[in-house]
Amino acid sequence: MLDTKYNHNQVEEGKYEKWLKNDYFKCDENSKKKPFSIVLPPPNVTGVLHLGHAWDVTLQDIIIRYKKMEGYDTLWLPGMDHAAIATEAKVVKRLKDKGIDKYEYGREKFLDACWDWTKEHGDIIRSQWAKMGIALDYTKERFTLDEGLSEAVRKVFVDFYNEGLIYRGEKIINWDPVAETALSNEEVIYATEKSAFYHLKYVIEGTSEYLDVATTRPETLFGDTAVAVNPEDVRYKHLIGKNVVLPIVGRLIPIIGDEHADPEKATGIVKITPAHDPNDFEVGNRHNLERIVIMNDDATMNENTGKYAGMTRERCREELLKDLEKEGLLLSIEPIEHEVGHSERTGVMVEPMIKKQWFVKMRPLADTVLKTQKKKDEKVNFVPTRYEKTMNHWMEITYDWCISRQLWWGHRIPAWYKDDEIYVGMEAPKGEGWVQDNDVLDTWFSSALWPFATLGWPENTKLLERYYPNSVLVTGYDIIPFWVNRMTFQGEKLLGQRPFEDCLIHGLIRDKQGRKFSKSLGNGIDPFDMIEEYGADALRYYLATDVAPGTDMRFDEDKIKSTWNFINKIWNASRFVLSNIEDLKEIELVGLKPEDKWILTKYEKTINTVKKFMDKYEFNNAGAAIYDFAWSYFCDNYIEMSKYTINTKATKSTLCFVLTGILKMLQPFMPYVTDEIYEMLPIKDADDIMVSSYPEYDKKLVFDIEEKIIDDTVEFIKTFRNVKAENNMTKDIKVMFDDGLDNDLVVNMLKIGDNIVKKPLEVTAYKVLSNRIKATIFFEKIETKADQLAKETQIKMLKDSIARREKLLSNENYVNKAPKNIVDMDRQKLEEEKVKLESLLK
RNA sequence: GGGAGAUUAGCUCAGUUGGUUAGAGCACCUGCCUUACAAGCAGGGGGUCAUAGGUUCGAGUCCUAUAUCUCCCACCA
Repeated sequence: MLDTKYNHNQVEEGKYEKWLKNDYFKCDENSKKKPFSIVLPPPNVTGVLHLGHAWDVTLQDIIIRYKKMEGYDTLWLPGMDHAAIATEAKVVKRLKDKGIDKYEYGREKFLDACWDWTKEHGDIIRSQWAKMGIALDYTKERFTLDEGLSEAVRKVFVDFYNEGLIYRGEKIINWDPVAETALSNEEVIYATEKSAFYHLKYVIEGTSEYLDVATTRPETLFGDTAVAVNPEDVRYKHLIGKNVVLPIVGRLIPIIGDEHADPEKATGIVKITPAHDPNDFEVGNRHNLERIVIMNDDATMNENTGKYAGMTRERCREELLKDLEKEGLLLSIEPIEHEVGHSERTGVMVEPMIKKQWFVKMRPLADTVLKTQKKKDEKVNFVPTRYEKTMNHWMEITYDWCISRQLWWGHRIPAWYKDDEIYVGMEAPKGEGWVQDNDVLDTWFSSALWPFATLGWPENTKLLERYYPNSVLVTGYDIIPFWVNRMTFQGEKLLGQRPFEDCLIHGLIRDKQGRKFSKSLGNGIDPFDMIEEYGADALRYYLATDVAPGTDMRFDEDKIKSTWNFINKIWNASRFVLSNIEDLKEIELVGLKPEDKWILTKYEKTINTVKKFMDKYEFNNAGAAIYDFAWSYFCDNYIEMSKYTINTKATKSTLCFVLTGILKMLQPFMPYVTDEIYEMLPIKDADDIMVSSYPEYDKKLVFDIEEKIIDDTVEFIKTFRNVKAENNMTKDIKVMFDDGLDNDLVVNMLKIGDNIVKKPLEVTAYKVLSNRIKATIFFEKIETKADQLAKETQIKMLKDSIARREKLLSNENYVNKAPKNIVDMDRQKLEEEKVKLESLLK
């Protein structure tokens, strides 16, 4: 017999091992069933899984389990990401804590340390997946740095290079001076900071006149090789061609005319530092300006800055401003707030620097996506659809992707150099003296290939044939630019098809106050603590149903607690059912009473609703529909009703049938508890619930008339109880059914068997009505003023409502234009209200 | 500067292509240990759907402004 309380620890014990042992998670590429595939967004091996991962995998698991029950051959392919810069930063720190320097340690040993790290964290992550109960096909697990993926990466690099889609060039890139590597734009986080425009005095050569040049970064003036004004700017255009004296340095630099200078902005004069600013770099190209690099890779000032050499950029600014002021070259300081870029990983302010890096030429790739997105049957369908705009916008404004990283952990760039020669190929070139590029590729370069490289691409494998495009990808909106967009253009470029048909986007999890979870705030929640306390089922159901797709979630432990209560409710309802159907040999839905037909009808309709929502990934709505049906209809009403007919085969069958259906609909959300209860059912259609089939709508079990009758009965019961409660009637009431209809169900449910009288009594206080059951409650209590008031309020509301409906129905526009069923409903309601009013006025 | 979103009960959130008197969970009030469940049962109170206009027979839902907040993108002199 089941415990009276749901014990999640006991229920979850050993289940995952059972599912694995039975191979329930494996796909079958030889199956005749229709394929359905998801690739798991590979978590970084950097660390452990957090609530965001828990949410992400729960949604996917629900989809997989649902589709499996719906009869698909499902593949959910797991894997992890080597996370180049993130992991390298962690390993560098770990070594540093042991007093080991990465460069002294050497590339080979450092990579060994990274592999050790990967192994450790990989094991942790796998154990966490197990705790979440997710149906991953481990036989297909991949790693972004494994041999197959590495080969795919090299092939893409080589092919793109040969096609001109990958090139090496000098550009201004975002430089992380702590990690000492280039970053892509996506890896730069902008934050508003208090800063200032420093107005500097650039004296015009041979005169005492000067230009007021505003800058937020005075320390870059060492790299200035021109000052630009707009050629149309009447204030300054006559100065074009003259020189100014670079403050402190004393070097002469030209005043040039360039449209980059915006007369509307600041003073309309811009200092040009081609080696340290992307705009200035372009201006420099147009005017053949010298590029002077003024910083070292760690963002200290270099030998081109004279006495400031060796200072940090911050220190240099301080000292320089002092000196400028001393020499009267600092005109003013104007405080402003502006956006400053920081490295996503190290948090340090990025330094735009000129560097030789590898780039992917984006325009043609992005254009393909934009074109495909216009075709209904070929595009990636975002859920919610608004995220389509996010991708399209990115594709429209995209620019070349800097893919080289000055790191060791990652896919080493397959390019070799000898003197001025470059060789790009799958293998090292033959011959002496070739040196391979030291850098590795951006981690997203490999994860962009995830939907197909994991299936065997570039080989034309059976897996690839069967499971590409993936059916759906599930990820957070914060990853769209990094990953979703890149998978899309790579999939379309390399395989000629979208990587996935649907893309289900979820939001971010925040704390109860709406703040992001962060280490510094100390507001982190470990999902596995929640599992410990409430069970994986409770956590999963909560995460899947709390918010509508695509929106952020505020984490609320009370809601998990409330979900636990729901599971406990299911548990106890099951206890009741199981204890009453032990002798049931087969489900036979014949000889049904109206209440049996009623719950079957509600059940069938629930199946339709739930499936509709499941198919649209609206798990919040699907969950609510099951919850409402299970708790309100099944537990609160039907189980209570069933107690009076529990000995009939019809009721036993109905209880078993409907409970089984509830469990099945809940299985994707809460696989553990549903598995446990399903095991105990006397009649089953499969070995385990996760391999059973999903409930299907059966029109033969929909009984419209009985549904209406019992709906009315339930309403009557509710009204009766209400009147009874409001009037503090606990006993000594007399009840008479006007038309003499002694309804067993009503009598039983209300426990009024001893209170029924056959003939009218003298004092009539309230009349409770429903469409089919008419009854009068008689009781001794004298009507109070409050009662009278309540009655008057009710009469007034009825009168108002009747007036409103009569007006509506006399409006020809309404009657003609509104749908017929709406109008009919109003007519019907009107009649009912009139009857009700009449009885109250008696 | 460009773009996207949000604003509904004390709190966290639902609300399908416009259509009964706008819903749920938690919290709150009242009464119940009724043999599945007191982590429960029965009943109840609580919202001029951010504001102002507009379209419509009918607007939480569509349109236009305004306010507040959030996020993303952007070369932020």
